[in-house]
Amino acid sequence: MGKLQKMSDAEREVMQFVWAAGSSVSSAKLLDDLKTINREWKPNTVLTFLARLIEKGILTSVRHGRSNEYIPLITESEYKQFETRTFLNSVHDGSVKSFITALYEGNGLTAEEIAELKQWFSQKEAEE
Amino acid sequence: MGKLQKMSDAEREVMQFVWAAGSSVSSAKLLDDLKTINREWKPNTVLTFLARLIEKGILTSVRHGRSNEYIPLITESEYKQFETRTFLNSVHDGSVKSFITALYEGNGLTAEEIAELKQWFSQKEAEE
DNA sequence: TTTATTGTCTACATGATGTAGTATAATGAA
DNA sequence: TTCATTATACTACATCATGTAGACAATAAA
Repeated sequence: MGKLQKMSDAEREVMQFVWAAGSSVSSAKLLDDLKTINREWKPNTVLTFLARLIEKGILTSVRHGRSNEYIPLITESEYKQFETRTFLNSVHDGSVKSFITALYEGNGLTAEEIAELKQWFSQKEAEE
Repeated sequence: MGKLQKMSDAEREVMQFVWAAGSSVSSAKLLDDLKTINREWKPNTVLTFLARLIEKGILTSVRHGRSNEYIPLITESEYKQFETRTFLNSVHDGSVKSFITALYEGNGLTAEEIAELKQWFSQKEAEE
């Protein structure tokens, strides 16, 4: 399937609909769903994105009659893990604390977020 | 100066040396410093990176005699904030908790890191 | 004023991305 | 069984980012 690769913005938009649709989607439904967010993509354009998602190890497809069924190879959560890890390594030398500190210093953390995270960490500690 | 833009990998490597050098660096010193990490860059190659860093709103330069002095327009910390915010918005819909959860679920958080972060949050709370 | 140095401009190949047309293959209708 | 339909696969192409650096210009030093 090839090594997992980062997806582009457009691919991400499409993939979000694939994930939202459940364990698999027909192209027909996907094309239809995509209409709801008026992205003026020609069907072929979307098909190209899907083909690239397959090359990138994120999707796979099975022929089902005259059309394709698209099936995610990884969950959205797994994908986010991948991107997050990659980002952390390249920008913060792998340090989560550096990440949090950067946000905090840039006033990127609201009081609510801090409270929420503090609670999250307390809970994790409790679980141990 | 143009809006702040993301730097490329090579630009980041160079920029790290600029930041490390203090409030400003001469090109001579920079070229010299860069030799220490055997990146086989021709001087002109590095000069191109510097020019692009200027276009991207990260650096500026003043002519000092026949050579240039390069001066960061933002600190490394400020730059990290920028990248971090951008990443968070594109991958985690701006949610720090989503970020932390992704790492945790992917076993990207060691026990030490959890402890460290928990402590960090407690301290922040205390400061309020 | 000539020369050596250092910077700016220009170039170019490669790869990613957004965009979609054209060819092909599979299927249902006649 | 043949043909029209139709969805997919293949191909194309412009634009932009990136790594790489040569050519030319400006300027300080001798």
